[in-house]
Amino acid sequence: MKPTTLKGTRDFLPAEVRRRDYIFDIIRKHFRTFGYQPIETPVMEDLRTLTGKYGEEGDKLLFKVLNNGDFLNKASAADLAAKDSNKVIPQIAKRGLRYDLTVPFARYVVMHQNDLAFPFKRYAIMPVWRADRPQKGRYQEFYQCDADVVGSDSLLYEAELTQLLDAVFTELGLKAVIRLNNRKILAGLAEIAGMADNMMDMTIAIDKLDKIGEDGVVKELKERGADAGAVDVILQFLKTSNLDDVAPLLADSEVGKQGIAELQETFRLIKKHLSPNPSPEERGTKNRIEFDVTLARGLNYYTGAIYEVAVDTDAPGQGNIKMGSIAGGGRYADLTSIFGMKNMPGVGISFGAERIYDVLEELNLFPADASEDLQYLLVCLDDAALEHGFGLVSRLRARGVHADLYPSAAKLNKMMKYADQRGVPKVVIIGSEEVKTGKYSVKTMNSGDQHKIDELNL
RNA sequence: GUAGUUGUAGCUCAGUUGGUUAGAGCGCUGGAUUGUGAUUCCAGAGGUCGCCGGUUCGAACCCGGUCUUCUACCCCA
Repeated sequence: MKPTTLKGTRDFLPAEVRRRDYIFDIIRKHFRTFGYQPIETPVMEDLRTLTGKYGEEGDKLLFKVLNNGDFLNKASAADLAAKDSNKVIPQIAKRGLRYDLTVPFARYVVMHQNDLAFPFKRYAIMPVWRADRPQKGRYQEFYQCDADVVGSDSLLYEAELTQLLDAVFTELGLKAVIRLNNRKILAGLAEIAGMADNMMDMTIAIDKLDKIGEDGVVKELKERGADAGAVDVILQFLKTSNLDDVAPLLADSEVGKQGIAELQETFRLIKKHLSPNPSPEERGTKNRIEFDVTLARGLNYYTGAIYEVAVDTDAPGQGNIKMGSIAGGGRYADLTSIFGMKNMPGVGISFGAERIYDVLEELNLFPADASEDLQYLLVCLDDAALEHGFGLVSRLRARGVHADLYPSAAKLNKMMKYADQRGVPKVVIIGSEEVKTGKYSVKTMNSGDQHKIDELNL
């Protein structure tokens, strides 16, 4: 058969892995600086842990793992005969691949509650799988980089996670816009508009504002059952761009007022404390942070703050970037209650490493040294020199010098070509003369210069 | 899941109305050059035209199915 990777999955060449590691390393560094601890969970979970957590759409996108053994024999003959997939699946697949890192984390917290100190702050950088149709910035296997804290409802964490987002994108050299909203504000809006029972429909519609425009939202709202009065109320909200304008509109909603208060406090903390920069006018984030009443986010377990980060297309040079959100997150009041553990509020964020990669690539923001880290390639002209070269490369490596040896005394032409392809900056040429004198011919590939250098100066 | 799109050499792509032996550039191998890459010149190797089936005297080309690429929905990082 013709070799191929599966739909929505990719191989990575060495240069690509190095650039991906560059992103992961920066994210990991800031996670640790902020006091988050690494954990790992299995790639497979009990399918019952995963199903029902991501909505009906999410269940369809779960990868199921077929049971081992004679699984068809153990399944109900009636369900098989009826070809009822939904009934048959749990009988023939008890495992699934994780869809995100948050639900496995909730299971982890419940299982290990006696071993963890709360508030518990964890990070994880691991792949997840979704059986989605591939598209730009969308794969079936991709990495998420999550930081979550559970066991506290302090708004300090909302502010802290915003700082964390800001710190990472600042170091990556990417100008981002961090949008914040609060699910309680949306709940309040639904209440005022008389749509408390179908808040999901309402948020899905207004979430599309920047994509389909005001008229589109009105149409969508009506299709989803909003009456004229409700549409008017919602439009009033969509025209507001800051918290102070929204507050009076929610005066009659307890939950709405609570959401406003939470966000106001969050913004206050961010603006007052965020930047370590001493100059007062430069306080605040390096990236844009704004309130966005249309920000909804699909995951239905969010209950408080909601985050979404996108490339700032108003920033110089970034205007042409077309990419969805590159990070997101939010607060969930009771994620662990589905696993039988109450009163465990949490808040977390997730970086979409694949999308960040695509954006950095498009903007040429990867540093040059994120490619080849080999310092020397040794090439030998005869067998005696090769034996000598193996000794030399061994000693260099013992000293921590990144060095490699061409494994045979081939034609110099061929070996130089190999060195060029490897992208190594310097080549050490070893012939009988070099073996005799201990002075090696070292060629700098960029300039073409060549000098005699002894071992200790390599 | 819906709609469209793509697939020809290792890579990027030509390929006329269905007609003899399917081409180019880059890359690869060898040589000019047995101690010098990226630049020059010469030669060579490399193909189940995604896969399965159909129409036809004859299919890379037409038809059906399937897989895959990219894109718009749905949803999402």
